[in-house]
Amino acid sequence: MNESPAIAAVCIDQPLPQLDRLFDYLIPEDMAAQVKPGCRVRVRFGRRKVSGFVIAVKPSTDFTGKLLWISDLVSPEPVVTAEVAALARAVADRYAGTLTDVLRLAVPERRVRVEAENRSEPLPVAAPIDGDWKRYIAGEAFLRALRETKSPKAVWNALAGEDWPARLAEAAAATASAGRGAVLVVPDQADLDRLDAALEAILGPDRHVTLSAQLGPTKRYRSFLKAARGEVRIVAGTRAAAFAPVADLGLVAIWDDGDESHVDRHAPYPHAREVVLTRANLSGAACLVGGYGRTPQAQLLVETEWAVSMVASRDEIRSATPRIVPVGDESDLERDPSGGTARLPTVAWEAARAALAKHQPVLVQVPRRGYVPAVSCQRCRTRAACPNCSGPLRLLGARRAPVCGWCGVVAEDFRCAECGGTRVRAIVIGAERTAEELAQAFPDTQVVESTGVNRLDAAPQGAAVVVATPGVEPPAQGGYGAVLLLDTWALLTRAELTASEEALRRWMNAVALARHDGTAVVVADGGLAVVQALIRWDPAWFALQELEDRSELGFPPVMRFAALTGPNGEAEKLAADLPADLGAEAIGPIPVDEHTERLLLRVRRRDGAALASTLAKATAERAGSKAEPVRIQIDPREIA
DNA sequence: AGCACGCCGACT
DNA sequence: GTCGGCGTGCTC
Repeated sequence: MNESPAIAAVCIDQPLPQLDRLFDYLIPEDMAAQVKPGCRVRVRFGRRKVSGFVIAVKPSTDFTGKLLWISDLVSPEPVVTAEVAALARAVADRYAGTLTDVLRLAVPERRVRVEAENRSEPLPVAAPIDGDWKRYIAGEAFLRALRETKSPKAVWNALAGEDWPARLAEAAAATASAGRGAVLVVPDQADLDRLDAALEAILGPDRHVTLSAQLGPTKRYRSFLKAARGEVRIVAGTRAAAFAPVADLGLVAIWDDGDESHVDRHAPYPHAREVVLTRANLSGAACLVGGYGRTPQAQLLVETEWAVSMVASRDEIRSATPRIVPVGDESDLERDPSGGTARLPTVAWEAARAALAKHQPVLVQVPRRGYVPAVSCQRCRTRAACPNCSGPLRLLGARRAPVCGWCGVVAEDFRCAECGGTRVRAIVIGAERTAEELAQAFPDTQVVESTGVNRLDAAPQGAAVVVATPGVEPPAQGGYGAVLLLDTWALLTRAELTASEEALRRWMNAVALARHDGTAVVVADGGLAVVQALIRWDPAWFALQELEDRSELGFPPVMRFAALTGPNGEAEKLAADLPADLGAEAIGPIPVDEHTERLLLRVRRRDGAALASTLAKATAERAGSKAEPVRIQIDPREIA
């Protein structure tokens, strides 16, 4: 009895767009028992041997040529589940990228020894009490739905001071108690550490794993395999964890989807929020998009009734939110070039002093790290440039000569290129100088700094001042007595389309760390909508405004963009070949450098899929005919 | 990407 | 007559 061999459809580990399809191979008799969908194999491809993932096993092929045999079984471990394969394909399509590129993100590097480790049985997870979800309208109903294996979808705005890791852990526990799995995605390792602790506390030991690059390859693969083998049902991690191979998925959640860490840095640059939404759609899982703030993208989910808006009642918001006071920017750097305490308006000063008097820590958010990261000519205010390379000059300490931020040259004898002035004044004050000023203002108080390069995990206990840049504010035990948001103009005047939205997100993330009976002072015009949204703790209102503004202007997420970057003329050539019925509107091109330019394409949202697939096809054809490559980016960060 | 096949100029 | 240019085209 000579049964014909089964056929494996293999995704070849080659990133070329023209090879972005599956290739069929015969499965040798002696591998037949082990070659299963999701496992790694090596196959001959052209002249060379390459590795790949078996995406499907089937009895026959459509291929009319001569099939080759699989060369080797690398590992029988099924690391790409059918669900993840479909997800990766969808994400590749959405972003005009290749399956291989997305699988490289989804599946961590193999560690042979980890595969030999013992397996364990999944431990049961108890259904949680509703926790503090009852503070949100429909919060308890959401958790109940998870316990009943339904698939609710919500855009959740957390109250100030909310223990969001605990809430996410409760949602995961509710899902797992019903026998389904959960995937929780957070922006960075610090958030993941907090979520990890909350999961451990609420679920008990060994019910979950964390997944992030920071674990290192071995631990990462171990976590990944525990999920793939069904030893745990709950995975928490950073952006790549959105692809975690959790079986029988019941919930996908993402925290703080406005954080740009959620965007992968490798082609095709998928956003974890889009991965999570796609996954919920494909697998029928529940979905939770949570944060203190709200992105226009999340608001769109509410507007289209894909998700419900889950917020607390006004009463709950009032009692949870600290007093938030806007105060106009009184600081005048020119009037007081020595700095001193001129930057702290009286209200801010008093709020800080009151908190310290109660032995409560104070958080001061400043937009930039360093001492004085930007200076200008004292006389004519022209931005001070390096005499050597024209880079931006900055100050590294008190009474020290300006230093170039690019080439490091010390400008001992600064001379303004415009007016010949020899003195500089600060344009921006960094965290270091702010800490120095505050140490002078509060001589008996500990002043510490937390910045991207030197991050603090937790605020000191008791009376202390923490000066932090956005995104790295350490939580304080019991909350901060005061939160001061300084130099807000630097956030609000950024050129990006998302400047206001991003400012609100950063402010809310900082103010959320305050005690409910504390005070937050925002040094900004209280008449601005973005400041109003902060004071009222109403990011949904602001997100809706943003969404409407962007709709009028034809910006994302209502319109979908693609950025085409390539050698001069090539992007336009590619765009010219697009079918007219796509209705793609070209914007630009603008020069990137002497040889490169960048063209934006805009289509209606519902034509986004067609645009991506057309671009993918065009890219494949161009690569096939050895044309200069044009980089495609869907929803480029600077636009979206 | 590699590496084939494939049809036109100057060389043993 | 042959060696070799790199222009399309395929890789299960």
